[in-house]
Amino acid sequence: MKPSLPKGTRDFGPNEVNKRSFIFSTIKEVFVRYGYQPIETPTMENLSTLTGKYGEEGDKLLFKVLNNGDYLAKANEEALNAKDSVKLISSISKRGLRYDLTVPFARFVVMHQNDIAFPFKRYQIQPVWRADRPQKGRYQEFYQCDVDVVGSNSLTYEAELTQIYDEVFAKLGIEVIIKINNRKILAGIAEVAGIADKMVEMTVAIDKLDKIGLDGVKKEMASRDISDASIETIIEILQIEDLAGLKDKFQSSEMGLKGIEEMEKVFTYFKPADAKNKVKFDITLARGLSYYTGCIFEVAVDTGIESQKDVVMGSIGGGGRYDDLTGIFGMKDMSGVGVSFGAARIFDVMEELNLFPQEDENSLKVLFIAFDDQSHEYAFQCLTKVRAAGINAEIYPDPVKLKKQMKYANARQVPHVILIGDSEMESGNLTLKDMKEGGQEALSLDDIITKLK
RNA sequence: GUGAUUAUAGCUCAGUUGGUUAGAGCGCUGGAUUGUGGUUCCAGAGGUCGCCGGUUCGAACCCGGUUAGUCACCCCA
Repeated sequence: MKPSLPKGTRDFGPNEVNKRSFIFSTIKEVFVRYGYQPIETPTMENLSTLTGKYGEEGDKLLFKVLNNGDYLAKANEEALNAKDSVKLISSISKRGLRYDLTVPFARFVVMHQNDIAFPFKRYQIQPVWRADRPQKGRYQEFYQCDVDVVGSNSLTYEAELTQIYDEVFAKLGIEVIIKINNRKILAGIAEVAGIADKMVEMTVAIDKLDKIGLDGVKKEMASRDISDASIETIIEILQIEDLAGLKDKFQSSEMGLKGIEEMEKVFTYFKPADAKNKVKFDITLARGLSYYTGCIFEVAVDTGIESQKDVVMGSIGGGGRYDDLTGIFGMKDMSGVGVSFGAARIFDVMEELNLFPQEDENSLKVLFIAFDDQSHEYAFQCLTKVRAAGINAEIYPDPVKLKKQMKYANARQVPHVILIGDSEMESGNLTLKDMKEGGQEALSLDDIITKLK
């Protein structure tokens, strides 16, 4: 049979996995230093935990797991005969694959509330699954790296998460722009424009600003039944770049003023001037997710920097505050704030900018090559010693023709090979060959170990 | 869910208006070279042209259907 992969999934080779774990370990190191702890949740959740949390669209994108055993025996007969898939699901599937890390986190917090010290700071790096049509940079299986704190309203966390973004990207070597806005400011705009009930429609439109431009946003809003007068007001406010200037506009909106106050507070804890990256208030930042209620964040590659001017990539991270994260599971008044790192996109950007370290500590350092059965046995004893000395080493499994063994060494990109035949066994001096330079020298095993260490 | 596009060797892809035996590069195997790889040179293996049907004297090529991938939209990371 011809091997194939399910749509929207991919394999990761050794090289890619090594690079990805470089990103993860860099991120983790920072999370841990800021006091965040790791958790993991199961790949599968009960379908009842997942459905209804991501809107109608989201429900369609959930992967459902078929019940084990004779699942049709218990199927809802009426729905089955009517071919009503939506109605049938609950009788043939009780589990689904994780769609994001936030909802499982909320469930986790509620279930373990008695064992958790609040504020609870956690990070989580796991794959999630979405039954979306795949396209460029978009898959059905992908990793999310989430860092959240739940159980506190303090704006120090908004400041702290901004610092985490700043520090992680500085460590990875990507210069970014960290954009911050506040949902209350967006609510204020909607209020001032007299369309408080259409705030979601407005934010969805504003969110597309860099993609479709100002005129596009106007059209988008018009198509969503927002009046011309309101659009005028909204566009006018969007031109304002500083918080102070907004205050005048928001005299009639308590919500808007509250948003400004929150932003100012965050900036008293975190001074953008101290940041390694650009950090700025961006009134046009909206983010589609409707559950955000306070600050919202988004990170983009700074294409104003000469070395990064050709990078075309959407946001590589985002997040925000949600006032009632756990309410749906019966735990009220639990405010949370968190951000996410787009691992796959960060990977692509680093690849393009050549930011991964050249020296790979996980790679093979030396390969043993023997000429005959006798020297193969001898070489294996040497190999054991080299490995015991902490050097990544391997032996070609059979003493076959030199050419074949050397070709394998090339394919593995191993920097050195050790050749062992009759003369080496007699003298005790092994032939150490530098695969890059092409030269070789006769050295004792101990000298080789010292040299390769 | 809507639309576009692609499917030919292990991989990446050519293949003329429909015409005899479907090609190239890379990779693989063997040799030039029995203890030395990368660069050369020679030879070889490897194909149900996605699948089903139709048109035709004749189909990789035209038509219909189908399956799968990719890309864009909706939405999202």
